[in-house]
Amino acid sequence: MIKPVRVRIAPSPTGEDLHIGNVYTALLNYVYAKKNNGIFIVRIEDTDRTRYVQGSEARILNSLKWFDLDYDEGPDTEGKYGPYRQSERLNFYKKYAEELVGKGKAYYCFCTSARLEEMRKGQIARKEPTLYDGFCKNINSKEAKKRSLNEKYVIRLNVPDSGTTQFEDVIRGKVTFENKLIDDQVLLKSDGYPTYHLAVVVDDYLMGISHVIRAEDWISSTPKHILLYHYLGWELPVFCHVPLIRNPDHSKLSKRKNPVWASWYKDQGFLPEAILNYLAQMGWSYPGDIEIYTIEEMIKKFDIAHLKAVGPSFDLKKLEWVNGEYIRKTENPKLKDQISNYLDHNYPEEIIGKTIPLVKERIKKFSDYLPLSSFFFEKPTAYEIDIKAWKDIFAKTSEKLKSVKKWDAVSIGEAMQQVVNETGKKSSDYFMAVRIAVTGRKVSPPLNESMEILGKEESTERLKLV
RNA sequence: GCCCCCGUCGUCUAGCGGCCUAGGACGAUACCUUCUCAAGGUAUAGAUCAUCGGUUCGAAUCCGAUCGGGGGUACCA
Repeated sequence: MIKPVRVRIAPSPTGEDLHIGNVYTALLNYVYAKKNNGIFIVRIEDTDRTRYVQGSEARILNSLKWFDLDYDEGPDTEGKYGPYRQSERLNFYKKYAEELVGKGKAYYCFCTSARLEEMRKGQIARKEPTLYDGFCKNINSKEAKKRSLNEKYVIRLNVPDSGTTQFEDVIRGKVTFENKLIDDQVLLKSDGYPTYHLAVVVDDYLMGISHVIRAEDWISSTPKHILLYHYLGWELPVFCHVPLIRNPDHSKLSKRKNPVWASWYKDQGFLPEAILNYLAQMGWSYPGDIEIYTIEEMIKKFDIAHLKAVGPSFDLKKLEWVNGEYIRKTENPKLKDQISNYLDHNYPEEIIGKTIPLVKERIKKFSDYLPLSSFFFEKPTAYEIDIKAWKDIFAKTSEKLKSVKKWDAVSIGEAMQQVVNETGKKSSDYFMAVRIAVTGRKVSPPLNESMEILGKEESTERLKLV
């Protein structure tokens, strides 16, 4: 009997929104689940009340939906393994922590933070590893129990002081740690909440998680988890530590050095599919030098064992390119809706629709739209170049344009070409001047087409405003 | 400091012992196209495969050391 594939992501509601690094692990988990007919779960790890951010969970869940990374089980779905919020599962952690104490695999600790700090200072001075010194380890269980009634305490993992603990990682192979260097990790905090280490193990077991696919910054704490599985007599899940996305300077991706919140990417007008496509290329590549592909195509070809173990750095430029590719292959009507939506429907949809063919190849993300196209909606308020000297020629142009019968790009172009011929102006100078008069800018969508959209009246009027 | 992971163009990657005088993509540069900017096309630069030692007839590919980078070292996750 093969164990059903059940994977999960475990975001913490401690930030503004879904972290882009989490989007990456979510993508990998999602694809792995789909590939293996598995279940994809979201579990909220909200055991740190001091870092808890109100509203964060809702934003995380919303962003996951925005990316279309649909989860089968989560805090807002039905599911027989719930609740999916750790703060609602406190009884489980307490139960297993006590079971561990009963087995002698964990113990009560009454040390104050002041003492721990003192202890660490000494260790650092002596260049020793900063591990708990076992001060409370040998208090006999009866006494410990008694003290726990009226003293603050934590429960610590009882790590053997010899031997090794190892695990098999799908990507990295065998990883070995010496037990004497593994800390007697706190499992249950003095406020009754578990630490991550106890909570993940208990929940992953209780939720039937088959594969733990998470970022590599967890490798160092994995041996503690392994010990916990052993002590509790539970079967190990498969571990797969995926690369950690880095800042351009190669440090762990952080908000100080790179945009990290999903909302930022959304605000910039990146497409969720494009972001996922970009992220998919981190540590993995689609066979055959193909760069643009859908998540369904990825699911077909993806093999997690082939993920590279190197931490890739985030390259906004390439993301923009991928996004531009997506924009270019979007059908015009759909693009119109997307942009209109992005602009909160504050601009006439009809005009947006007309501008699409002109801007489609000129924008990489939706936030590029307005800077390029605002002149369609309002007269230029400033000119990038002084064009006063062209006043007379503009008047001539304006007259010429008025006589254009069929107001389309071709006729507009012909009319203006006549002005060039009659005045003997250099055509590139002339068209640039007209462009400035009409759009206010040196860089704009094609002139004739733009004027066609603006209409005869508006176009000629702008020439006279200079 | 200690522990763990990692190391192919600036960046993302292909490569799984001979097909590699190392391929693709982004980015850069140049040209073509052109009323601007893009898009598109073409081309160029860019990696002695971190280094040094092995193994082998043969190594980017296997092994070791060194160096470099990253992560962890919390009653954070």
